[in-house]
Amino acid sequence: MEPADRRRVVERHLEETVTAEELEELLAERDDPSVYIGYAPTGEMHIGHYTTIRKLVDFQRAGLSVTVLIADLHAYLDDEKTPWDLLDARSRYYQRTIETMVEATGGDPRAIRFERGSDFELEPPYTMDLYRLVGETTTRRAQRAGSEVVRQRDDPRLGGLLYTLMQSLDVAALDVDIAYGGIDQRGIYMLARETLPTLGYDKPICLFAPLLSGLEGGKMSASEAGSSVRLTDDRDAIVDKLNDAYCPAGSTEDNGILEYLKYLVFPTLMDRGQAFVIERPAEYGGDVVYEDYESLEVDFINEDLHPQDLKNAAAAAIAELIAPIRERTFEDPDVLEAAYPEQYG
RNA sequence: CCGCCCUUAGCUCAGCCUGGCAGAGCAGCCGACUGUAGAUCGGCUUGUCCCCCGUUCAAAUCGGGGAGGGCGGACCA
Repeated sequence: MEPADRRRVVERHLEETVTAEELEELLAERDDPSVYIGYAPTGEMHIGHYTTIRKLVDFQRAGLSVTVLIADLHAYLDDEKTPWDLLDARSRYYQRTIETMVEATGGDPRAIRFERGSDFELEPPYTMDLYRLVGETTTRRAQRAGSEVVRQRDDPRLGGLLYTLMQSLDVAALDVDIAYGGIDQRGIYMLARETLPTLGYDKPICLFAPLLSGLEGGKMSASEAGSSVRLTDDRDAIVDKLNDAYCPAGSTEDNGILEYLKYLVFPTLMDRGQAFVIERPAEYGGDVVYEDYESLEVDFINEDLHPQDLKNAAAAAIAELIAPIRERTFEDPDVLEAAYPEQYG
Protein backbone atom coordinates (compact mmCIF):
# COMPACT_ATOMS: atom_id res chain seq x y z
CA MET A 1 0.00 0.00 0.00
CA GLU A 2 1.26 3.48 -0.90
CA PRO A 3 2.12 5.73 2.04
CA ALA A 4 -0.66 8.16 1.19
CA ASP A 5 -3.22 5.34 0.99
CA ARG A 6 -1.88 3.91 4.20
CA ARG A 7 -2.46 7.12 6.02
CA ARG A 8 -5.91 7.56 4.52
CA VAL A 9 -6.97 4.07 5.63
CA VAL A 10 -5.55 4.56 9.12
CA GLU A 11 -7.26 7.90 9.63
CA ARG A 12 -10.62 7.39 7.97
CA HIS A 13 -13.73 7.55 10.13
CA LEU A 14 -11.78 8.96 13.07
CA GLU A 15 -12.58 11.93 15.25
CA GLU A 16 -9.04 13.19 15.85
CA THR A 17 -5.36 12.41 15.34
CA VAL A 18 -2.74 13.64 17.81
CA THR A 19 -0.73 14.64 16.00
CA ALA A 20 -1.14 14.29 12.25
CA GLU A 21 2.50 15.27 11.73
CA GLU A 22 3.75 12.58 14.08
CA LEU A 23 1.60 9.98 12.38
CA GLU A 24 2.83 10.94 8.94
CA GLU A 25 6.41 10.68 10.13
CA LEU A 26 5.82 7.30 11.77
CA LEU A 27 4.21 5.81 8.66
CA ALA A 28 7.01 7.15 6.51
CA GLU A 29 9.79 5.75 8.68
CA ARG A 30 8.43 2.41 9.84
CA ASP A 31 7.04 -0.53 7.92
CA ASP A 32 5.11 -2.08 10.78
CA PRO A 33 4.30 0.41 13.50
CA SER A 34 2.17 -0.82 16.37
CA VAL A 35 -1.20 0.32 17.66
CA TYR A 36 -3.21 -0.79 20.65
CA ILE A 37 -6.66 -0.35 22.09
CA GLY A 38 -7.71 -1.30 25.60
CA TYR A 39 -11.09 -2.49 26.75
CA ALA A 40 -12.11 -2.82 30.37
CA PRO A 41 -14.30 -5.95 30.44
CA THR A 42 -17.38 -4.53 32.15
CA GLY A 43 -20.89 -4.61 30.64
CA GLU A 44 -22.05 -6.57 27.63
CA MET A 45 -20.47 -5.48 24.38
CA HIS A 46 -22.51 -3.25 22.10
CA ILE A 47 -22.51 -1.62 18.72
CA GLY A 48 -20.19 1.15 19.91
CA HIS A 49 -17.50 -1.44 20.56
CA TYR A 50 -18.11 -2.81 17.11
CA THR A 51 -17.32 0.48 15.40
CA THR A 52 -13.98 0.78 17.19
CA ILE A 53 -13.11 -2.85 16.49
CA ARG A 54 -13.98 -2.45 12.82
CA LYS A 55 -11.18 0.07 12.66
CA LEU A 56 -8.66 -2.54 13.80
CA VAL A 57 -9.11 -4.20 10.45
CA ASP A 58 -8.24 -0.92 8.74
CA PHE A 59 -5.07 -0.85 10.81
CA GLN A 60 -4.21 -4.37 9.75
CA ARG A 61 -4.78 -3.49 6.11
CA ALA A 62 -2.42 -0.55 6.50
CA GLY A 63 0.27 -2.87 7.82
CA LEU A 64 0.11 -1.95 11.49
CA SER A 65 0.54 -4.61 14.14
CA VAL A 66 -2.47 -4.54 16.43
CA THR A 67 -2.59 -5.22 20.15
CA VAL A 68 -5.79 -5.47 22.15
CA LEU A 69 -5.50 -5.03 25.88
CA ILE A 70 -8.12 -6.70 28.01
CA ALA A 71 -7.82 -4.36 30.97
CA ASP A 72 -9.24 -6.61 33.65
CA LEU A 73 -7.95 -4.67 36.64
CA HIS A 74 -9.39 -1.49 35.18
CA ALA A 75 -12.83 -3.08 35.07
CA TYR A 76 -12.60 -3.56 38.81
CA LEU A 77 -10.93 -0.24 39.61
CA ASP A 78 -13.66 1.74 37.87
CA ASP A 79 -16.10 1.69 40.76
CA GLU A 80 -16.19 -2.11 40.76
CA LYS A 81 -18.11 -2.17 37.50
CA THR A 82 -17.02 -5.79 37.33
CA PRO A 83 -16.85 -7.70 40.63
CA TRP A 84 -13.48 -9.22 41.40
CA ASP A 85 -14.74 -12.78 40.91
CA LEU A 86 -16.05 -12.11 37.40
CA LEU A 87 -12.92 -10.49 35.97
CA ASP A 88 -11.67 -13.66 34.36
CA ALA A 89 -15.02 -14.71 32.89
CA ARG A 90 -15.66 -11.29 31.41
CA SER A 91 -12.13 -11.07 30.04
CA ARG A 92 -12.74 -14.33 28.18
CA TYR A 93 -16.07 -13.07 26.88
CA TYR A 94 -14.52 -9.82 25.65
CA GLN A 95 -11.61 -11.49 23.89
CA ARG A 96 -13.81 -14.02 22.21
CA THR A 97 -16.36 -11.44 21.09
CA ILE A 98 -13.66 -9.13 19.80
CA GLU A 99 -12.18 -11.97 17.77
CA THR A 100 -15.61 -12.66 16.32
CA MET A 101 -16.08 -9.02 15.34
CA VAL A 102 -12.67 -8.83 13.70
CA GLU A 103 -13.41 -11.95 11.72
CA ALA A 104 -16.85 -10.68 10.70
CA THR A 105 -15.21 -7.50 9.44
CA GLY A 106 -12.82 -9.45 7.25
CA GLY A 107 -9.74 -9.16 9.45
CA ASP A 108 -7.53 -11.83 10.96
CA PRO A 109 -8.08 -12.34 14.69
CA ARG A 110 -5.00 -14.59 14.94
CA ALA A 111 -2.83 -11.68 13.85
CA ILE A 112 -3.95 -9.67 16.87
CA ARG A 113 -1.86 -9.79 20.00
CA PHE A 114 -4.13 -10.03 23.04
CA GLU A 115 -2.76 -9.01 26.41
CA ARG A 116 -4.39 -9.30 29.83
CA GLY A 117 -3.75 -6.32 32.12
CA SER A 118 -3.14 -8.38 35.24
CA ASP A 119 -0.38 -10.28 33.40
CA PHE A 120 1.98 -7.31 33.47
CA GLU A 121 0.46 -4.64 35.71
CA LEU A 122 1.39 -6.36 38.97
CA GLU A 123 5.18 -6.41 38.83
CA PRO A 124 8.16 -4.15 38.20
CA PRO A 125 9.02 -2.15 36.27
CA TYR A 126 5.31 -1.38 35.83
CA THR A 127 4.67 -1.07 39.55
CA MET A 128 7.76 1.05 40.10
CA ASP A 129 6.61 3.44 37.39
CA LEU A 130 3.15 3.48 38.91
CA TYR A 131 4.51 4.56 42.28
CA ARG A 132 6.44 7.32 40.57
CA LEU A 133 3.30 8.58 38.89
CA VAL A 134 1.37 8.30 42.16
CA GLY A 135 3.98 10.52 43.70
CA GLU A 136 4.04 13.05 40.89
CA THR A 137 0.41 13.39 39.95
CA THR A 138 -2.09 15.50 41.84
CA THR A 139 -5.51 14.02 42.60
CA ARG A 140 -7.17 16.83 40.65
CA ARG A 141 -5.06 16.16 37.58
CA ALA A 142 -5.85 12.47 37.64
CA GLN A 143 -9.53 13.12 38.28
CA ARG A 144 -9.74 15.58 35.39
CA ALA A 145 -7.93 13.23 33.00
CA GLY A 146 -10.35 10.39 33.69
CA SER A 147 -13.55 12.34 34.11
CA GLU A 148 -15.03 11.20 30.77
CA VAL A 149 -14.10 7.57 31.32
CA VAL A 150 -14.34 6.67 34.96
CA ARG A 151 -17.73 6.51 36.61
CA GLN A 152 -18.40 9.75 38.45
CA ARG A 153 -20.11 9.67 41.84
CA ASP A 154 -20.08 11.15 45.28
CA ASP A 155 -17.31 9.81 47.48
CA PRO A 156 -15.37 8.16 44.66
CA ARG A 157 -12.95 5.37 45.46
CA LEU A 158 -9.24 5.67 44.85
CA GLY A 159 -9.48 3.15 42.04
CA GLY A 160 -10.68 5.75 39.58
CA LEU A 161 -7.52 7.77 40.05
CA LEU A 162 -5.22 4.77 39.77
CA TYR A 163 -7.16 3.81 36.64
CA THR A 164 -5.95 6.83 34.69
CA LEU A 165 -2.34 6.49 35.80
CA MET A 166 -2.30 2.79 34.93
CA GLN A 167 -3.75 3.44 31.50
CA SER A 168 -0.91 5.84 30.81
CA LEU A 169 1.61 3.19 31.80
CA ASP A 170 -0.10 0.52 29.71
CA VAL A 171 1.01 2.39 26.59
CA ALA A 172 4.64 2.20 27.68
CA ALA A 173 4.41 -1.35 29.00
CA LEU A 174 2.91 -2.67 25.77
CA ASP A 175 5.62 -0.81 23.86
CA VAL A 176 3.32 0.50 21.14
CA ASP A 177 3.63 3.55 18.93
CA ILE A 178 -0.03 4.47 18.77
CA ALA A 179 -2.78 4.54 21.38
CA TYR A 180 -6.25 4.17 19.90
CA GLY A 181 -9.57 4.63 21.68
CA GLY A 182 -12.80 6.58 21.82
CA ILE A 183 -12.61 10.35 22.05
CA ASP A 184 -13.66 10.02 25.68
CA GLN A 185 -10.16 8.63 26.31
CA ARG A 186 -8.59 11.89 25.22
CA GLY A 187 -7.98 13.25 28.71
CA ILE A 188 -6.15 10.12 29.81
CA TYR A 189 -3.89 9.94 26.76
CA MET A 190 -3.06 13.61 26.94
CA LEU A 191 -1.90 12.97 30.48
CA ALA A 192 0.10 10.04 29.15
CA ARG A 193 1.78 12.22 26.52
CA GLU A 194 2.66 14.65 29.26
CA THR A 195 3.98 12.24 31.87
CA LEU A 196 5.52 9.29 30.00
CA PRO A 197 8.54 11.31 28.81
CA THR A 198 9.38 12.17 32.43
CA LEU A 199 9.71 8.41 33.05
CA GLY A 200 11.92 7.99 30.00
CA TYR A 201 9.29 6.62 27.61
CA ASP A 202 8.18 7.91 24.23
CA LYS A 203 4.91 9.75 24.10
CA PRO A 204 2.30 7.92 22.06
CA ILE A 205 0.59 9.12 18.92
CA CYS A 206 -3.14 9.08 19.63
CA LEU A 207 -6.04 8.13 17.38
CA PHE A 208 -9.54 8.81 18.62
CA ALA A 209 -12.77 7.28 17.40
CA PRO A 210 -16.03 9.19 17.51
CA LEU A 211 -18.53 8.18 20.18
CA LEU A 212 -21.91 7.15 18.91
CA SER A 213 -24.94 9.05 20.17
CA GLY A 214 -27.55 7.17 22.16
CA LEU A 215 -30.62 6.02 20.29
CA GLU A 216 -32.80 7.92 22.72
CA GLY A 217 -30.97 11.20 22.09
CA GLY A 218 -27.93 12.54 23.90
CA LYS A 219 -25.12 10.29 25.01
CA MET A 220 -25.23 6.56 24.80
CA SER A 221 -25.64 4.90 28.16
CA ALA A 222 -24.40 1.38 28.70
CA SER A 223 -26.89 0.96 31.53
CA GLU A 224 -29.96 1.85 29.43
CA ALA A 225 -30.89 -1.03 27.18
CA GLY A 226 -32.81 1.12 24.70
CA SER A 227 -29.91 3.48 24.27
CA SER A 228 -27.87 1.24 22.00
CA VAL A 229 -27.96 -1.95 19.97
CA ARG A 230 -26.32 -4.84 21.76
CA LEU A 231 -24.46 -7.62 20.07
CA THR A 232 -26.91 -10.11 21.54
CA ASP A 233 -29.97 -8.30 20.12
CA ASP A 234 -31.97 -10.27 17.58
CA ARG A 235 -33.64 -8.78 14.55
CA ASP A 236 -36.91 -7.97 16.34
CA ALA A 237 -35.11 -6.23 19.18
CA ILE A 238 -33.13 -4.13 16.71
CA VAL A 239 -36.26 -3.17 14.77
CA ASP A 240 -37.98 -2.14 18.01
CA LYS A 241 -35.02 -0.12 19.25
CA LEU A 242 -34.57 1.74 15.99
CA ASN A 243 -38.29 2.41 15.74
CA ASP A 244 -38.19 3.98 19.19
CA ALA A 245 -35.05 5.96 18.43
CA TYR A 246 -34.83 9.73 18.50
CA CYS A 247 -34.66 10.80 14.88
CA PRO A 248 -35.94 14.28 13.98
CA ALA A 249 -36.49 14.77 10.27
CA GLY A 250 -33.73 16.73 8.60
CA SER A 251 -31.40 16.83 11.60
CA THR A 252 -28.10 15.00 12.07
CA GLU A 253 -27.61 16.17 15.64
CA ASP A 254 -27.76 13.44 18.31
CA ASN A 255 -28.98 11.13 15.58
CA GLY A 256 -27.69 7.71 16.52
CA ILE A 257 -29.18 6.03 13.48
CA LEU A 258 -27.31 8.20 11.03
CA GLU A 259 -24.13 7.55 12.99
CA TYR A 260 -24.68 3.81 12.86
CA LEU A 261 -24.95 4.13 9.10
CA LYS A 262 -21.94 6.39 8.80
CA TYR A 263 -19.52 4.44 10.95
CA LEU A 264 -20.71 0.89 10.65
CA VAL A 265 -23.13 0.12 7.85
CA PHE A 266 -21.63 2.12 4.98
CA PRO A 267 -18.00 1.20 5.71
CA THR A 268 -19.03 -2.45 5.71
CA LEU A 269 -21.07 -2.19 2.52
CA MET A 270 -18.27 -0.35 0.75
CA ASP A 271 -15.81 -3.07 1.76
CA ARG A 272 -18.15 -5.55 0.13
CA GLY A 273 -18.81 -3.34 -2.88
CA GLN A 274 -22.51 -3.13 -2.09
CA ALA A 275 -24.95 -0.24 -2.01
CA PHE A 276 -27.49 0.69 0.65
CA VAL A 277 -31.02 0.06 -0.52
CA ILE A 278 -33.99 1.75 1.10
CA GLU A 279 -37.28 0.17 0.24
CA ARG A 280 -40.02 2.75 0.22
CA PRO A 281 -43.72 2.68 -0.70
CA ALA A 282 -44.49 4.18 -4.10
CA GLU A 283 -46.62 6.91 -2.52
CA TYR A 284 -43.52 8.25 -0.79
CA GLY A 285 -41.29 8.06 -3.86
CA GLY A 286 -40.39 4.40 -4.21
CA ASP A 287 -37.10 2.64 -3.46
CA VAL A 288 -33.83 4.57 -3.26
CA VAL A 289 -30.26 3.34 -3.55
CA TYR A 290 -27.27 5.06 -1.94
CA GLU A 291 -23.69 4.36 -2.94
CA ASP A 292 -22.21 6.39 -0.11
CA TYR A 293 -23.21 7.87 3.22
CA GLU A 294 -22.78 11.48 2.17
CA SER A 295 -25.52 11.36 -0.46
CA LEU A 296 -27.90 9.76 2.04
CA GLU A 297 -27.17 12.48 4.56
CA VAL A 298 -27.87 15.18 1.98
CA ASP A 299 -31.26 13.64 1.21
CA PHE A 300 -32.06 13.31 4.90
CA ILE A 301 -31.13 16.91 5.67
CA ASN A 302 -33.27 18.09 2.75
CA GLU A 303 -36.07 15.89 4.08
CA ASP A 304 -36.21 13.95 0.84
CA LEU A 305 -35.70 10.90 3.03
CA HIS A 306 -38.20 10.31 5.83
CA PRO A 307 -37.05 9.00 9.23
CA GLN A 308 -39.41 6.03 9.12
CA ASP A 309 -38.01 4.81 5.82
CA LEU A 310 -34.53 5.36 7.13
CA LYS A 311 -35.29 3.40 10.28
CA ASN A 312 -36.73 0.44 8.42
CA ALA A 313 -33.72 0.09 6.15
CA ALA A 314 -31.18 0.78 8.87
CA ALA A 315 -32.72 -1.84 11.16
CA ALA A 316 -32.54 -4.47 8.45
CA ALA A 317 -28.92 -3.64 7.62
CA ILE A 318 -27.79 -3.54 11.25
CA ALA A 319 -29.58 -6.76 12.08
CA GLU A 320 -27.70 -8.40 9.23
CA LEU A 321 -24.37 -7.06 10.49
CA ILE A 322 -24.98 -8.16 14.06
CA ALA A 323 -26.38 -11.59 13.18
CA PRO A 324 -23.07 -13.48 12.72
CA ILE A 325 -21.73 -12.10 16.00
CA ARG A 326 -24.90 -12.92 17.85
CA GLU A 327 -24.99 -16.43 16.39
CA ARG A 328 -21.39 -17.08 17.34
CA THR A 329 -22.05 -15.81 20.87
CA PHE A 330 -24.92 -18.22 21.37
CA GLU A 331 -23.10 -21.14 19.75
CA ASP A 332 -21.57 -21.80 23.13
CA PRO A 333 -23.49 -19.67 25.59
CA ASP A 334 -21.33 -20.78 28.51
CA VAL A 335 -18.92 -17.92 27.92
CA LEU A 336 -21.70 -15.35 28.08
CA GLU A 337 -23.42 -17.02 31.03
CA ALA A 338 -20.23 -17.15 33.04
CA ALA A 339 -19.55 -13.47 32.36
CA TYR A 340 -23.07 -12.29 33.24
CA PRO A 341 -24.58 -14.90 35.56
CA GLU A 342 -27.28 -12.48 36.73
CA GLN A 343 -28.66 -12.02 33.20
CA TYR A 344 -28.00 -15.37 31.59
CA GLY A 345 -27.34 -17.79 34.43
C1' C B 1 -10.16 3.70 68.86
C1' C B 2 -14.11 7.55 70.05
C1' G B 3 -18.31 10.77 68.64
C1' C B 4 -22.11 12.37 65.25
C1' C B 5 -25.09 11.76 60.74
C1' C B 6 -27.33 8.80 56.71
C1' U B 7 -29.96 4.11 54.65
C1' U B 8 -37.79 4.73 52.10
C1' A B 9 -40.04 3.48 44.20
C1' G B 10 -35.11 2.71 38.75
C1' C B 11 -32.95 8.03 40.61
C1' U B 12 -33.23 12.43 44.08
C1' C B 13 -35.68 12.77 48.40
C1' A B 14 -40.22 14.01 51.89
C1' G B 15 -42.73 11.38 55.84
C1' C B 16 -40.20 9.75 61.69
C1' C B 17 -40.26 14.57 66.58
C1' U B 18 -46.22 13.49 68.23
C1' G B 19 -47.21 5.21 66.03
C1' G B 20 -53.11 4.78 62.57
C1' C B 21 -54.13 2.65 54.41
C1' A B 22 -46.21 4.44 52.24
C1' G B 23 -45.78 9.76 49.34
C1' A B 24 -43.67 13.79 45.70
C1' G B 25 -40.57 15.13 41.58
C1' C B 26 -37.92 12.86 37.80
C1' A B 27 -37.60 8.27 35.10
C1' G B 28 -40.67 4.28 33.02
C1' C B 29 -45.23 2.35 30.59
C1' C B 30 -49.95 3.27 27.72
C1' G B 31 -52.86 6.45 24.65
C1' A B 32 -53.76 11.39 21.54
C1' C B 33 -51.09 14.48 17.97
C1' U B 34 -47.44 13.77 14.21
C1' G B 35 -46.07 9.01 7.81
C1' U B 36 -40.53 7.78 12.89
C1' A B 37 -38.78 9.26 17.41
C1' G B 38 -38.74 13.62 20.45
C1' A B 39 -41.60 17.82 22.35
C1' U B 40 -46.67 18.72 24.09
C1' C B 41 -51.29 16.92 26.20
C1' G B 42 -54.17 12.92 28.85
C1' G B 43 -53.85 8.47 31.78
C1' C B 44 -51.28 4.52 34.51
C1' U B 45 -47.63 1.62 37.15
C1' U B 46 -43.76 1.34 40.56
C1' G B 47 -41.86 -0.76 47.33
C1' U B 48 -37.88 -6.59 51.58
C1' C B 49 -39.33 1.66 54.19
C1' C B 50 -31.09 -1.85 55.10
C1' C B 51 -31.38 -6.57 58.50
C1' C B 52 -32.76 -9.02 63.26
C1' C B 53 -35.13 -8.77 68.00
C1' G B 54 -38.43 -6.17 71.23
C1' U B 55 -42.67 -2.64 72.91
C1' U B 56 -47.78 -2.00 71.14
C1' C B 57 -54.50 -3.47 69.26
C1' A B 58 -51.25 -1.22 65.53
C1' A B 59 -44.11 0.23 63.86
C1' A B 60 -41.05 3.40 57.97
C1' U B 61 -42.02 6.03 62.77
C1' C B 62 -40.53 4.07 69.57
C1' G B 63 -36.38 0.81 72.21
C1' G B 64 -32.09 -2.72 71.73
C1' G B 65 -28.58 -5.21 68.58
C1' G B 66 -26.23 -5.62 63.75
C1' A B 67 -24.65 -4.28 58.52
C1' G B 68 -23.25 -0.73 54.86
C1' G B 69 -21.93 4.41 53.78
C1' G B 70 -20.49 9.47 55.14
C1' C B 71 -18.34 13.35 58.39
C1' G B 72 -15.33 14.78 62.43
C1' G B 73 -11.92 13.87 66.44
C1' A B 74 -7.95 11.30 68.66
C1' C B 75 -3.36 8.64 67.75
C1' C B 76 1.02 10.16 64.67
C1' A B 77 6.21 5.66 67.35
